[in-house]
Amino acid sequence: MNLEEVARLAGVSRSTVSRVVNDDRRVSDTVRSRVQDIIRQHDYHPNAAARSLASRRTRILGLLIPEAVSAVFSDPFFPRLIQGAVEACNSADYNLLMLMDSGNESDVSDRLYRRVIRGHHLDGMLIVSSVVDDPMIKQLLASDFPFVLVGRHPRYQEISFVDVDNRAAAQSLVAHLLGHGYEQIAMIGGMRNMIATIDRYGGYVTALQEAGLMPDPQLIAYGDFDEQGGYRAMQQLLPYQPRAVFVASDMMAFGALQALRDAGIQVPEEIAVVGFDGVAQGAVSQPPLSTISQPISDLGREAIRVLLDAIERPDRSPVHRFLPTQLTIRRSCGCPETSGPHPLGGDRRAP
Amino acid sequence: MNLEEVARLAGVSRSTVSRVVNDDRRVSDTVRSRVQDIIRQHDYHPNAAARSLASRRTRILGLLIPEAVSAVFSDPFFPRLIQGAVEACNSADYNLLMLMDSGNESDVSDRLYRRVIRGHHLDGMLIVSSVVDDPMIKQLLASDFPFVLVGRHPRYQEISFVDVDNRAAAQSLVAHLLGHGYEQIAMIGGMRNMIATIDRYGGYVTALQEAGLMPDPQLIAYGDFDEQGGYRAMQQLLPYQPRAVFVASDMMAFGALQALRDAGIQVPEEIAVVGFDGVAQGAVSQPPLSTISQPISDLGREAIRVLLDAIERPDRSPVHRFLPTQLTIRRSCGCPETSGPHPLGGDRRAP
DNA sequence: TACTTTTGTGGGAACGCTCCCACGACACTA
DNA sequence: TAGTGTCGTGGGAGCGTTCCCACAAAAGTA
Repeated sequence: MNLEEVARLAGVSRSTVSRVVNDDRRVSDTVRSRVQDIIRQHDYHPNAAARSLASRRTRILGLLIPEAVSAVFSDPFFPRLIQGAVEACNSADYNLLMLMDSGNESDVSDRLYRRVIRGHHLDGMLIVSSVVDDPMIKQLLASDFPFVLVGRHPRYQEISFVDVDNRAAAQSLVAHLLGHGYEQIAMIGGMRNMIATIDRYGGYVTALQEAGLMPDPQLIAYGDFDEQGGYRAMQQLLPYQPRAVFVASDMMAFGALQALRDAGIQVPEEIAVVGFDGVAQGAVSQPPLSTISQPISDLGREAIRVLLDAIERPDRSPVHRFLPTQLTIRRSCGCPETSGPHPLGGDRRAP
Repeated sequence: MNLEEVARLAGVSRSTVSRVVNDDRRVSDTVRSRVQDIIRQHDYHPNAAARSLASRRTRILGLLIPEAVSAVFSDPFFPRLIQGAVEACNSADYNLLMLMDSGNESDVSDRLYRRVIRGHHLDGMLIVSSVVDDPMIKQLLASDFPFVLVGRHPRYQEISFVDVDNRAAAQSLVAHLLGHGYEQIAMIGGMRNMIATIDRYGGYVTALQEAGLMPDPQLIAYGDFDEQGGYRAMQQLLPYQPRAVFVASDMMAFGALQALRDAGIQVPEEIAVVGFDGVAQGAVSQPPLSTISQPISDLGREAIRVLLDAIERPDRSPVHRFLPTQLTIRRSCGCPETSGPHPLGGDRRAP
């Protein structure tokens, strides 16, 4: 069953059927409903490949998880991002293709760029959590292929992105720790070349400086955004006896909490710990984790919207959109247990 | 740049270039290398849509997350499954499309089935964690569209699947609890209509029966595969004072552990708790969680392989493949803390 | 009335491939 | 020597759309 056949059955031309299928208003009501009947009766559906070939649009968007972050892909951040992105795609009648590096062959940019992009497989692409020196970005910029970053890139002002203000959020969280009176505040960062890490570090430094404190290089350690990294980084920090630790992701914070438990150190009585992300498990950790809640699925949804807009109007100026974060205060920072129902029984998120 | 143009530049015909691109061996070495030079020089890449249209193959596979499970999509199970599936796709030079229900419009089967499948968008599909009464399954069976389940379906022997033996794994884990001498063993199940839940329940019952015990209906509660569900289910079980609880997923087990902490009950001294999945956080929970480790990314990888095989040879009989699980014993079941380095510092997985 | 414009419809020409058949050149067999 | 394969190559015919232009009929304008 194809256009031509529907046309024959409805007694009209191929063009008219095409117009009906594509909601072109220049079809009389009589003809339109006659064609629609035939389409429904025979369960006709236009062939995607033929459409793409003729229209030079695939209605497929890519979601690229770069090699550097695919190792921490099981972090709850990614499923929520994917969910938001898929939702936005669904409502715009687009599809989402997963692009990630296998690891065994590190030619992402090759396989990906060459086959998928140059082969016109995609109309556009989302790139997640990019690193500062991603070679892909340069290649894409040169090819004027539409793409949007989830997470800003400091070097290229001409690239659209959707992000949270990592710097401001980190600053407010560290300021909260300072408000408790802590002075020796350490930080555990994620991968050094990731922009989110750099921005969160910037916020940490700013908060200290505004309190008249100098950041101490010994109080900075790096994990790799996973629990094990957080655990080891915390172990490195222990000799310097910080009074509080700002950890740049919740998953690392859980590792840090474990390291402190293993060392017999009380949280928050001896060391306060705060995270970043606002993943669900933070409500059940021991103690419950104070953190920055990011609107993760909104990030994905919004990024798709910006991308679709860039595809529609290629000449528009780049969009730089920051979504709001939320300070989620629980017990790990030293705040008292709030009263009310338990988070797993009900709701207890701070405003 | 297209086939025709490459052909012109290389001084051969379109057909010959096509043969070179598709690794057809019936091309002389001289011509082959001449064509390859031109292709490289001009960075030619075949157009995906044109290929699909002519060959009736898209080289795209779908990964369907049904509505029922998309709510627990942030469970670490899914990222690992996706990772395995994408890896297998990459090495076979296929792409993976994410298909999930938005929730706001519950016409998955409509949007999905009609547009994506009937529109020949996909060569095949993976369906994850299906429920017993999934209407999609019936529809697909009737259409002889290639698909493979991740997680068996008890009703349809003619559908290929890749799964773990949930029943046997659950049975061995509950048998381990019985080996501790516990008799009042409760269970927290996932969504009732999910096949994994049913199978794990079956294993639980069998283990009890083999020990000469009758399962007590009061000792069964259901969560929804997330932490909150586990928390509430545990609360329901508390009045009946079980000595041990088999929880059908790790995430629910973390919720159950929290409920027990909130109730001031010691794990494993007063109640033993075991999970199912083997997610990384189990090593850092308080206490570390004994569980069944599933080879999750292998499940995704293997399912893609089976699917590709089904696409190649549509007449082959259905494949029913079970991957092995592993009993991961930590402290929550009552076993003594094993010596050796901490899991976050190194490795401590039981054989 | 004669003209322009709008509206609805039809058909040709791509879009860039794959697949099938044809055909000459050469090697092998009888 | 003639017949039969195999090999390498070329070209035509789709694949199922969209897009553009043509064109008749109806509606609006002078």
